[in-house]
Amino acid sequence: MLRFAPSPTGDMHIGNLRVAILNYLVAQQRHERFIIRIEDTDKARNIEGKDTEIMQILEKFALKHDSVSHQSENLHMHQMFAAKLLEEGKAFVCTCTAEELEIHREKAKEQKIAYRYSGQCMDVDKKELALLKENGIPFVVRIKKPSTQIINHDLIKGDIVTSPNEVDSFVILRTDGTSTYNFACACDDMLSDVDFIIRGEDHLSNTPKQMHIKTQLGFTKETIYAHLPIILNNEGKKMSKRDDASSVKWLFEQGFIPDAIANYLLLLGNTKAPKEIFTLPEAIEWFKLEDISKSAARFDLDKLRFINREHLKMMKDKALSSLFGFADENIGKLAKIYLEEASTISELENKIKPIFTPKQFEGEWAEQMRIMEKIIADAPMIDTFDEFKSYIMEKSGLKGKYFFKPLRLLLTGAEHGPELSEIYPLIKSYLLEIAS
RNA sequence: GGCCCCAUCGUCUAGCGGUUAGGAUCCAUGGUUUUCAUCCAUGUUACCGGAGUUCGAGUCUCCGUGGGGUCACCA
Repeated sequence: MLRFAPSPTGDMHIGNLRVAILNYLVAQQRHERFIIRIEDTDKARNIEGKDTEIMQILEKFALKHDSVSHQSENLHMHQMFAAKLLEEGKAFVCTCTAEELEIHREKAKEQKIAYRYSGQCMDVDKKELALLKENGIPFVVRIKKPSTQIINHDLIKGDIVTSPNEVDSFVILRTDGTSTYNFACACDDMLSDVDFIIRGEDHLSNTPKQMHIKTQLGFTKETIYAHLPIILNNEGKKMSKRDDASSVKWLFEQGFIPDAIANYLLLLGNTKAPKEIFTLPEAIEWFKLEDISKSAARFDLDKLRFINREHLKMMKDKALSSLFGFADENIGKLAKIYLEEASTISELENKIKPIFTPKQFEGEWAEQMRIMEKIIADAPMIDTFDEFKSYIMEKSGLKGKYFFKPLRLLLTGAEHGPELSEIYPLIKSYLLEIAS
């Protein structure tokens, strides 16, 4: 069982998307189920509607899933598990206040050592719980730190050993009774029998904590972990919301298509890809998680542009034309010609749109354009560009650049562009509309 | 600062003890194109440093250095 567990606290991040794609891919390869779990336990940071937005993006990438759930629905289960740990003496009640902890934290910072929980509530008798509740004294529940080191045989990062002190006795239930991330995550993974976890490298230090929780809860099934190296921005820092390219929404707005984005994300850090341009279904055939490089990779927009163009080239003509509001194979073919000088849908749009918008009869060539417009309006339907060219030339008496420049302007709305002889056959059925 | 991870062209990477260190992208130049581009050809650019092991090290070991991640009652 695999899962994708995003939190609805912001725009879908490119790193999250990569995690989703990889989980889906591995689920397909292993013929296992793939579920979505929205991690909405932080009520304050949840943003209304982000969950559906995430689902829409998954839809666009055709990442089929078996079910969707919200983590908050499982709260009572988390509390039950916490009570079990408390009962078995594997967790304890802690009444340290935020202020007290803050003092310890600052002290640790001054001494330049890592902050660790003092352990001062560790031996509080569980019978006191009732008393605390009775008197309305706020408390949290902490799990006792492990007694031995924890080893994670990470599929990508290799064996990672963590000492008990690094895991620490951390909070699993907050003052308000809700579960913290690590606890909720471990419980839910356990409950849905998730045994293959692919996620970002930033979760590497959470892994021993979650392994510890599951062990204490008596879950013996071995979970395979794979931690993906993070994606860096141009400055070599972790991509954050500040980086435009980190937002999937932004990439869509820029005119990148899902197939290309998925291709790029799968290629990033991949050491054994048999080719550079491929689709997700193709990648399912050969992709190996173990072949992902251990080191972080920079996001390179130029490379994405290249891949996007290649995928645009592979699109069916009619489908491509629909991106510009047509259902005409010829317009798709026209767009492909313009792919010579464009890499994204929006760049393509900037080339195609001027062809179909009324022309500006001004500037150096205005007079010649007027002449040609009139000739075309009265001309019969002409099949080939050669005949068309001869016809206009003869009627107008123009030649050389005094002929080609204004003709190009009249037909395409641009001074430069692909060969008119290639464009003409594709737009001739719209000629009257265009040449005006 | 503690812990953990990483280190080959600007970028993504190949290399798994002996190579003229390869590919892709980007960039530059030339040719083709009555335009810009495409296309074709060509080219610039890389093994973080230092010890050690070895006949021989980008490749193995150690130590530096650099970069990154993470250290919450966030996820």
